[in-house]
Amino acid sequence: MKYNFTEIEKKWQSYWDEHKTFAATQEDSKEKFYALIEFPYPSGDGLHVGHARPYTAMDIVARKRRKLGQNVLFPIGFDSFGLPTENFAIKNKVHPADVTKRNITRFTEQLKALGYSFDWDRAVETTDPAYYKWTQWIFIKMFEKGLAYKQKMPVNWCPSCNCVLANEEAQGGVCERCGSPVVRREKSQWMLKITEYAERLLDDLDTVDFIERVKVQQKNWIGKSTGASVTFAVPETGDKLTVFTTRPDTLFGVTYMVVSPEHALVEQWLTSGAIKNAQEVTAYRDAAARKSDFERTETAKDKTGASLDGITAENPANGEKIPVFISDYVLATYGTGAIMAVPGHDTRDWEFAKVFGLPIIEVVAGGDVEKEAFTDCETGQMVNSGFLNGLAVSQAKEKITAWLEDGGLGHKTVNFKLRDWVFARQRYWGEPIPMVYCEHCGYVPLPESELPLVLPQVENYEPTTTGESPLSKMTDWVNVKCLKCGHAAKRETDTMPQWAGSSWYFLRYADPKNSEALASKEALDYWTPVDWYNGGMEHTTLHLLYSRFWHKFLYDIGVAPTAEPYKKRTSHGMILGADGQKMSKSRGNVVNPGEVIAETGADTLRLYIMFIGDFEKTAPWSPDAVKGCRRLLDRIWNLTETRRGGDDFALSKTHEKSVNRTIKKVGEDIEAMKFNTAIAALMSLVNEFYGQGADPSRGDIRTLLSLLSPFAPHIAEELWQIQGFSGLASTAPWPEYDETMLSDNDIPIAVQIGGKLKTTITVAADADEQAVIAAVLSDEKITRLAEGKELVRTIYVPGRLVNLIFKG
RNA sequence: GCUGGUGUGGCGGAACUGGCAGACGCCCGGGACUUAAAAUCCCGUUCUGGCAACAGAGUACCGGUUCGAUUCCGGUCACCAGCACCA
Repeated sequence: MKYNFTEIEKKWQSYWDEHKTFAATQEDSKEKFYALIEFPYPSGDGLHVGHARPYTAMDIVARKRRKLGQNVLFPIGFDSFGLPTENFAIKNKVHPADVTKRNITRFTEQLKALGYSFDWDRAVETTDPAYYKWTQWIFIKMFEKGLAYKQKMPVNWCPSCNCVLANEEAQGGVCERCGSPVVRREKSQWMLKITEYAERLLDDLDTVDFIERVKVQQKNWIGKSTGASVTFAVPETGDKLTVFTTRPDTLFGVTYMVVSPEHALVEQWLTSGAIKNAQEVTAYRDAAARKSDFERTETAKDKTGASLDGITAENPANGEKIPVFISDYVLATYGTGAIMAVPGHDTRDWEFAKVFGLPIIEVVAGGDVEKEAFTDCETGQMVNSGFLNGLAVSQAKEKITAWLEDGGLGHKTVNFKLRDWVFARQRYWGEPIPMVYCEHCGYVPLPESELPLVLPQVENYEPTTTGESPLSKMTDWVNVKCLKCGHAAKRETDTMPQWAGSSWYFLRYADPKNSEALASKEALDYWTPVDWYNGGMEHTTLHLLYSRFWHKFLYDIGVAPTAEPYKKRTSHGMILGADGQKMSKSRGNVVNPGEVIAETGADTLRLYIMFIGDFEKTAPWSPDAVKGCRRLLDRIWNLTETRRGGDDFALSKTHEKSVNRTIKKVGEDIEAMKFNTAIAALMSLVNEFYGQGADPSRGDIRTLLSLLSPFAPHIAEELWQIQGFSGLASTAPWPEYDETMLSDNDIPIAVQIGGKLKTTITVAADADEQAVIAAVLSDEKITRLAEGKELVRTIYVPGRLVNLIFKG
């Protein structure tokens, strides 16, 4: 008989809702556990199976911890600002707020249909003015501390979205959202000084329990490198050209210098006429400016550039005069935007030197610099380097750095790849930046009393191609009096990026209704930090890094109680389509969770999505394999329904150790996120109950249902009630296992001859080595195989195996 | 190019700290029940040879350490992800 999942699942979802079974209430005496998943962006497509995997996983953890007696906070909300909503709204001529409302309603229904144990009373929406009041408040605090600033600079511009992008959103030179090639534009932008936190964002990774690949990826993104800055004199103009290098030891090998096309000195030298071939240099500079980032990386191998005739630099180490070039292989945004070129020991410089016929000097012996650059730092010895000759690279680095410092020619320097965060978007559907610009006073933040600065209703919120926000057309909203001096002033019309609201939402969950503060101190002290945060790898260098930065800032100003927001971070693999390809509408391989629920129930979907494979790895969806999970539930239903108290139960030969082992295994597997093997263990136990019978008097059924309940909460709850157990399966204590019940009296021992398995014998668990070997040697098969051979060695691994080595 | 990861039956995947490879599930084959089918229950299911007992091979590939290697070491190949002229 199959169970009626539709009815049962609705019944218990309503029950949990009405009774607020999973509401989190602060109880200072109780141990808290804060489980967090990344709140969804409520897109028009509805919930995706990609959401179900991490959400189900953390729901299982939350449900288990609750049963362990911990005070669990497992909240949900909506990251509801964002471009797709705005684009949909423009296309269909509706207001983004209406679209958002509709999508959130739909998401809420879908999330509830999956039976997640969220505390719905704490749900937050980033588009709610009562919420984004505090997003704006944090921005103002950052402005006050000098961490938010406006600056004209080259930015990533997506010509399709008509919007600037953060570096993190423009990886690989294409727009993260729409895939269009990103171009460079000069624009005055709001920036957040995340670089000021670079060192701490890096160092504090050692204090948190993040999976290794997350740490590695953040470390690489922050990209710390230690070296020296070195100053070269330009005798023709009297300027100083400063470079950053990680190889100061190679200073004697510098044969030319390169500055980026955007370097300020180039502009200066062009204006002053110091550059003799101004036409050529200007042409090169313009061509570089026209290239998109994508084109720049495409042509990365072919070095191009132009020499700056009339400009030379003086090597501080040996006083030699060397030529200076501009080339776009030198980035304006890293280091000083200029390099000292050491073609003998840097691959890129070597390539450039070959194209331009520049001298290559060997200063570290060990390679052949005529064939290729020798970049090994470990083995080489300094040559052609004056007072550095004979030293190892590492010693030379120290010696030359000290020498530069003594002579005032340079010093030890640390550089980061991390760039400041472009924090403005020229779009409508985002948090307004609460700033007013006055000709006399500059940028003036709104006072807290005027927050939230609510997004005004506009007629037309289509993006402009000029790079102005749609809000700029709202003249009566834009034109205000300066808050300081009263003169005419203008509001900032750019809005915040999507990442703003999600950078602190986990703090709001602690106290979501607070109108006096982003959350009360008591609530934050009790609930934060987040104990366990699971989310996608795609957010590692975006949301995860951004929110760590905001949290550190909030910690610094005394709002957040801890230096790090998340104690533990785990990550799930993607679910692919049945064809092994990434799910997408165009491929037609998208699995809609709603359809699966309708067909086979939420409990089955939850089970399958956890059984599908290793949680951390990508896994293809398999419609057939879902059946196995459905069968498990039917078998449990029939086990407890039709066989209840029947003859099968009377057998009750299932050994107590099986039950105890399953309790241990399922509990440990949940903590290790090995959900697939936890479910396999449940399947095995059910198989055993079918074969041997379950003993209700021992509580076998109760234990099974309790273990099942985090995975398949609805059916567990229903059967719990049918069995007449008191309370709810969801809140009943997690079963305990008896340590003494885990091992057998008789254990199997593998018997090998020369490392090859020949047979298996059973011995008493407390048998000693002698007894086991005696048993092995008296085994009929072993006797036969051993005949006429001399036993030269026996290896005995207690409880595992015996390996016999024969001669002849 | 750099960084990280992965490679196990027809398929998804198991395997503690070097100790019985393939748990669990899907597919498939057989049986029971049924007038029949579906569902359900039971059995089998890495490959090769054999009716079978059994024998041999086998964890991407080549080699090494070891009584014993999916696991450790060296090398090769393939795939996935991230970064990418970061000086």
